[in-house]
Amino acid sequence: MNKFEDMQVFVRIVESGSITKAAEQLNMVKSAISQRLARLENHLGTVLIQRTTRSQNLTTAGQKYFQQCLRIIEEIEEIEAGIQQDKQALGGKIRLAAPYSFGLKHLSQAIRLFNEQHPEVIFDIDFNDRFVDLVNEGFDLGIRITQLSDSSLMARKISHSQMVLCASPAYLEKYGEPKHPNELKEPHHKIKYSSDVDMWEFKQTDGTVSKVKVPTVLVCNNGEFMTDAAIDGCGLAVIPDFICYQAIKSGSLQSILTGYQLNQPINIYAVYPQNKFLPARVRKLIDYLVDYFGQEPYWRISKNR
Amino acid sequence: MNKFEDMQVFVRIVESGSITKAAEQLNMVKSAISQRLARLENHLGTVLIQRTTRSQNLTTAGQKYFQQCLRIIEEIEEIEAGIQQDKQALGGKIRLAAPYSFGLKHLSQAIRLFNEQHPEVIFDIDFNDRFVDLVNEGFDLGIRITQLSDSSLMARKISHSQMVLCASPAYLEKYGEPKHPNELKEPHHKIKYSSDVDMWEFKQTDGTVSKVKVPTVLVCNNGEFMTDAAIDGCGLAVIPDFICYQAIKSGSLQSILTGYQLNQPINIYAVYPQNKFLPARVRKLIDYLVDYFGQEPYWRISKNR
DNA sequence: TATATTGTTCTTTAATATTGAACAATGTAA
DNA sequence: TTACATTGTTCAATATTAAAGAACAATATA
Repeated sequence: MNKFEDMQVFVRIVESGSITKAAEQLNMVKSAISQRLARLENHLGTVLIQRTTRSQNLTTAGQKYFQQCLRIIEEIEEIEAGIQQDKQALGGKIRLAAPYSFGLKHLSQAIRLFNEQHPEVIFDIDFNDRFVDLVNEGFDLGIRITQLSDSSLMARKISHSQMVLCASPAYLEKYGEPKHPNELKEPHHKIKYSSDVDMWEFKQTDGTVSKVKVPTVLVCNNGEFMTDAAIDGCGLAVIPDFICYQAIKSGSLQSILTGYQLNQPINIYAVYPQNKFLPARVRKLIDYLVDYFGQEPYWRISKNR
Repeated sequence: MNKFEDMQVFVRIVESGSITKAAEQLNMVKSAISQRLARLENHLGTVLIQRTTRSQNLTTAGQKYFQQCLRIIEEIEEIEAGIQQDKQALGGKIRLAAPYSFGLKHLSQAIRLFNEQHPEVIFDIDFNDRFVDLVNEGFDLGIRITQLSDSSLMARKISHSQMVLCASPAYLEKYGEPKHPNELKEPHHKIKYSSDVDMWEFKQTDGTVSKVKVPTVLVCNNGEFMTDAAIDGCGLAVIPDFICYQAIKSGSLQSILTGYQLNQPINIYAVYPQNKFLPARVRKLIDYLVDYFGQEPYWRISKNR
């Protein structure tokens, strides 16, 4: 039996004052209405309406049930209206710009999971390492890795990263594992990221800073390529932990000089146009990303390995 | 579509963790469950569960809807349980003793109306003018007309009555309408109720009391018979207003000496055993009767006719 | 008392849900 | 990586359930 429909029919009978009128209003035949009421009364085991051919009289049970039906029906309407509202509020497209490595390696899964929870959101993602002008190119959101400074953007830190100095075990066996920055001289050599400065700065826990310059044997602008090259033993490399953490965990690479802090820690930001109204779906995504990566992201390499 | 059942199915899917388990628990086939969920999602226009063959993942809309379904289902359970409780609380028999005239003329309709509102109450009514021993004969409730005094009973006044001195217009034309109690002597004659005293006491508004004795031509123990006899012009009669009000209203009888109060006003009581636990249905009936007859019962004859 | 209207009952017809098998998808273990 | 087991979906056939429509019963009203 269809309880909700029966309730609605009952309410209509009471409000219209007769089975015949209720049938008219519901575009049904009076026999159907009569049967539904009879079924409902039978189900409840109670007479709801004392009816003759001319008059109808709610029993006390009927009065009570009528009120309760009204409430239930209203609640269901509210629930369903609420869903429509939520859908409208969240539905729509998010145009997102993200750097290549981080985007494909970490962001894509987060977005897939978010999209499972919010299927009404449609993503339009541009994976690109070039600097993207969010405002002029019409993006809702960008992911930036570095210390950014763009006054026309709002930023929220969603995670952070650490540069890791590492090399393959074979390389270290051949050239020896340095225990102090001072030892970083020939025959050691490095793989350099294009935009990086040529000097490495090591900060000790007591604040002492050591600057060293290591000979470069390879320059490229892609962290994953650097990682592969380092695994192949091409040289030392400074790579963000979110790129190399798997190689280090599996032992293909070895983190060295872990007692020193290398460069500044890197933050990962979600940035969005300052002036633009921020849709609920974008705000929700940012919240989700903050929560997803958490305080200690899963790529973080523990110091005491 | 059966929304309520769909909700229950959805809840079962979520709680059991899979469509297959839900189908087992509901003794249905998984395809039926799958279709119902699909239909519900389609109706709401929202994905509720993000599902693969191995995992199920509630969307945020699904989480919200799940909670709301739980609430609705619980509310309906409470409503239906409440009806059963009320039914149990009110259902049962009321054994009622009532005097003949009042019972048939006035009480029966009140009880019919009460029973329409509370069909779960079953009445067992003894219409009888003899004195009924409620306690020993196992009655739940009795109706008494007079100033009762039975220490083993509790009483609640449900209405009141006035004795009316009246005669047929034909009689009054023949013997003249008395304007003062003193005029009540031969050739006037009366119809006497068996248990009534032989003297009539008239109380004036200033407190003066006149006692007169009118010759008796007819004695009986039934008010309705007395009314019929008076209508036929047999004589003067003192009859409770709840018996003769229709005859007076229609003009078959005429109330006389209305400026005097005749005897004491009579009260109508609902009485019930003092020691016995009073079931809700009996209390409800008493309340109903008090409300039904009201402060000014419909049989009351206005003084200024 | 006749009448018109209302509600109920019954059978036929229509709508809707369930079934069961085939298929597609996906995580797991070898 | 591949085969496997399990899950969910789809589809046509079947079963169940509800609605229609006519005939009937009940009851206020004129």
